[in-house]
Formats: sequence, C-alpha cells, structure tokens
Amino acid sequence: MEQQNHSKQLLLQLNQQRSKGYLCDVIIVVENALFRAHKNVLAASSVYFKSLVPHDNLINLDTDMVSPSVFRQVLDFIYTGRLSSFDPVNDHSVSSLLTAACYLQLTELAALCRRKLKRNDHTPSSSNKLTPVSSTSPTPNAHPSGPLRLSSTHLRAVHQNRNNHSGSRGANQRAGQEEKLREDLSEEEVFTSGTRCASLSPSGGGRVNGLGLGLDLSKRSPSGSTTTDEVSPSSLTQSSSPHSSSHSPTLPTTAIAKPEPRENQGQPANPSTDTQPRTPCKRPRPHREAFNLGAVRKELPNGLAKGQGEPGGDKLVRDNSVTPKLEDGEVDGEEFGLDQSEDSSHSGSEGGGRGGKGRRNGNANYIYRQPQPGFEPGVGDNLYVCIPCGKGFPSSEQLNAHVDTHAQDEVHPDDEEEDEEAGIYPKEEDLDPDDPADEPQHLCTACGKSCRDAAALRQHEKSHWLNRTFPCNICGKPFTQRGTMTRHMRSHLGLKPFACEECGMRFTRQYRLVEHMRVHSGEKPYACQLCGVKFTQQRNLLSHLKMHASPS
DNA sequence: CTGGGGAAGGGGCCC
DNA sequence: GGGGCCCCTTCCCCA
Repeated sequence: MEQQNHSKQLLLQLNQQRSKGYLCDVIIVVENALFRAHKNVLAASSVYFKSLVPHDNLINLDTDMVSPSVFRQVLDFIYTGRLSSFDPVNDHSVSSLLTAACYLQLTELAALCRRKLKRNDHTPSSSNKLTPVSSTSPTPNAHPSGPLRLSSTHLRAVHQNRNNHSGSRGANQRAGQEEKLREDLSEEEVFTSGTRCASLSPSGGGRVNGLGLGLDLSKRSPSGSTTTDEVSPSSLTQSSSPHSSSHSPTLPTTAIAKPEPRENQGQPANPSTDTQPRTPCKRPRPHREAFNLGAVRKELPNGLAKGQGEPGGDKLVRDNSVTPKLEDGEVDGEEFGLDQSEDSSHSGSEGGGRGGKGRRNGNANYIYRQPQPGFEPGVGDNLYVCIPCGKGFPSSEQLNAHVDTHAQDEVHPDDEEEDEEAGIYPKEEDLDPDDPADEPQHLCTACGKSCRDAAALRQHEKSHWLNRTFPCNICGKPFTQRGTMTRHMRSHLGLKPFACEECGMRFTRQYRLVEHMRVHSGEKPYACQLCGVKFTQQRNLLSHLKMHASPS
C-alpha cells in the first residue's frame, strides 16, 4: 500500500509551515535579509547546510556567492522542487543560481542550472549568452561543454568556511588542506560529492560571524547546545557569584545587605539569606520566552505590527529594498528597521508583552530608519541598503563609503559629563600641578584627557575610534562596544542559550538565569536593613530603598 | 486608582 | 569577546 502524493503533500505542508514561520528553527542571513527555515529540510537538501545546522541556529551566507534574491529562489526550490520566480532564459540569472547551488552544495539544483545553461547555449533565439566571469561577480566557469572549475572566489569561500571552524587547527594544516583541495577537487566533485567539502568544514561553516562583523552569535548554552540543553544546578552554583553590593550615592549604604555566597547556604551566617523550599515560577511565560526563532517573526507580523502599548507604534518604518517582495517565510532584516525611539518593541522574543512603552534611557531618540528622499526601496539595483538611513546603493563598496559618513556624523561633541562619570577627567592643562589630587593621570594621546586608570583610558580611547562603532546589522542601532552589540543582536534573534531547568524559561544572559533561579529556590539574598524586607533581585532592593529615601 | 513588590528586558561599563 | 554587574525601565499582580 502506498499513499499517492505522500511526499508531495509532505513538502507542501513543510513549505506552508515555512511561510508561516511555524516550527522554523534556523535563520539564514544573506546580507541584510533573513530567511527562516527548517533545519531538517535544509540538511536533507544540502550537504553544506547539513554540516552546519546541527551546530548553529543562525547561518550567515557568503554574499559573494549568493544574494538575497537568489537565495529566495534557492529556498523555494528546496521546499518545492521548482524554480518559479526566475528567468530561465537569462544566463546571468541561471549562472547566479548555479553559483549559489554550488556554494550551498545543492547538487540537484546545480545540475538543473547546468542543464539550463547548456540548453540556452544551444538555443539560437537566446540572446543572453553566458556572461564572462567577472571579478566582482564570482561565478564558476560554468561552460557546459567543459569541466566546471572552481573560481578563486569559490575556493576562497570554502577556505574561509574552514577557517571559521577550525580554530584549533594550525595554520599550516589549513594551508595544506587548501592546497590539497585545489589539487584534488574538481568542480564536478564539489557538485557530486559534497561531503568531501563538508568534511573540510566540519561544523559551523556558515556560522554567523556577527553578520559580517566577525561575531559568533550562536552562543552555546553552558552544556553545549543552543536549543534544549539545560543548566544543571551545580553549574548554577558555581557560576552564581555573590553580588557586590551596589551603593547608590543617594542611599544609605548600610541598608544594603551583601548576599551570602551560595556555597555557604548551609551555614546561615547571613540572616538576609532566606532560603525557602523551591517554588515554581509564579509567572512562567514560556509562550513569550520560549526559545523559538519564530518569535522573531511573531513579534512583528508582516513587519507592521505595533509593539503592545506603543503610543507611537505607527512610526514603524519599513521598506522592501533588500527583498522587494517579502514573503511570509522570511524574517527580513528590514522588518527590524523600526524606529528605536519606541524602543523595546524589538526586545527579544518578548512577544510584545513587555517593554512596549517608550523608554527613556539609552539611545531612545535615535531614529534608525528614515527613508531618504529620492530613495525608492526595492527599485533598480540598489540592493545594498544602509540600515540606519534606508538609502540604497548599487554596490557594497558604495554602501561602505556611505556608512563611513554616518560614522563620522556620530562623533558627539558633548561628552564631557559622560566622560566624567566614566572616570575621564579634564585635560591636563586644566589640572593644578600643585594639587596632589591632580597627579598625572593616564592621558589620552588623542585628546589629552586624563583617565583614572589604564582601563578607563582604554575605554576612552575607544571613543576616538568613532563613537558607537558597532551598529546592529538588523536594526542599525549603534553600540559603543562590540560585545554589547552582539548581546543586543541575540535578543533580536531570540537566541537565549540559558535555560531554566525548572520552568524552561530561557535567557540571553547567564546572570539573568542565576537571578531567575531564585524565584524557584525562594532565595532572597537582598535584605533592606531599614525594614527587613527581602528581595530576590538587588535592583528591586534598590527600588525599595529609593522608596525609603523619598517618603511620600 | 494607586503604590509597592516581583520578575524581567535592555544598555553601559569594567574586568 | 565574554562574564558580571549596575542602572534604568517596564509590565503584571495584588493589597
């Protein structure tokens, strides 16, 4: 017995699920566009993806090899077995697809493209002859009559992927492998025995390296998995270092009790440590916090949903410049081009339930996406889009040049107060040499400012690299530190590696998990020395103390 | 309706 | 680059 069209129906269902983002567990980043898909489907279709998806939830593709529009076609092909929205007569279109298929080791698609090219080549009416391989548009020499050769860019891409994953390997070994690859692999082999390439890039070949910024966003959970691994209580204990007391200058410092290290819980030396029987999380919201990449999409259905409680939610700005025809299955980077003055609407996978109201801190007034006059998103060849301003450019070089102008604009002259708060002091000429308090500080060679120590100086000097050097590739929001930006991007993508083994709630930071675990343990290490009320969070104690400080 | 507590998110900063 | 911590903030619940 055999059910007719079983496989077809199955694929149809999967494609429908993809279009809705249902059960999608991986995001593929192509330039500024994000696509969601199912790991199983990708792994079943592509050796390249097969080697990556077990390790990564986020895969960044080499934009030299595949563009967003081409990858859309590739994804459609994977899920339907058809090529719908591309011009089969246009050799350039076919060869771009072939390049992508080769890169992604989609053997069937590559063969299809090659056949198509061959057919076009033999069709007298075809006016679009195979375009020569250009340096800017790396395409394998796909002439049908001869053996396909890997372009240098292609080899470089393979090499690059290997480098991304073989940090422990020696450079000599890598060089040797590349040499061996050059010697051993013909294009045909790459097509037909992709496992060979995959074996050279054992894992994470396309791991998102910070979406082009050299970052690894696919943070592992402590036990090594990014998806379901949980944190053992023992690991929590080890990592749960006691907080140093935070002393607000306006608050009585004696009111803040220093929590006892957890290791000492058996000896209740600190009366403020209140260990109670483990209790369930009062408000577990797995629906909101679940580690589900689909949440990224859910948060902004169609890219137009307002954050809950956003008074200015209609400020959302989007365009389709990168992927002009946005489909349901895509998590296009453009969808995140929100006006961050209504911050928090992007806050991870919150599902809009929290943080929806306008926030006043941080860079809340920074407008990230204001379409520029004269810029028509999605029109023409302006596929390279500056996320902060929405302007499109025909080439990455032009975009980069444009981005530089943003960076120059972002040097803020009014940083005096901030610098003082950060331990950065007035210029040397402003100091009194006779005052012992004005002993030579750590001087910034760029501006002469004096810092209290080497660390502060290092931090200050970074500001000369251009303030906020690290823009988020998804929303464009700039950050002063790469690590902060990386952390921010995790929240965009719902990457929450730290899971509570009690309730399954997940967090982007381990410290948050440690904090959260006190909900279950009942531990309230922060006691008000004025009234004795205990808190699980230090910040709540501080809020409480403010209440004491301003009786009303 | 209001205020306080609980729990959680984000960014900045330092090590 | 990541961890840890601080601060600000929001949202929900409840008295």
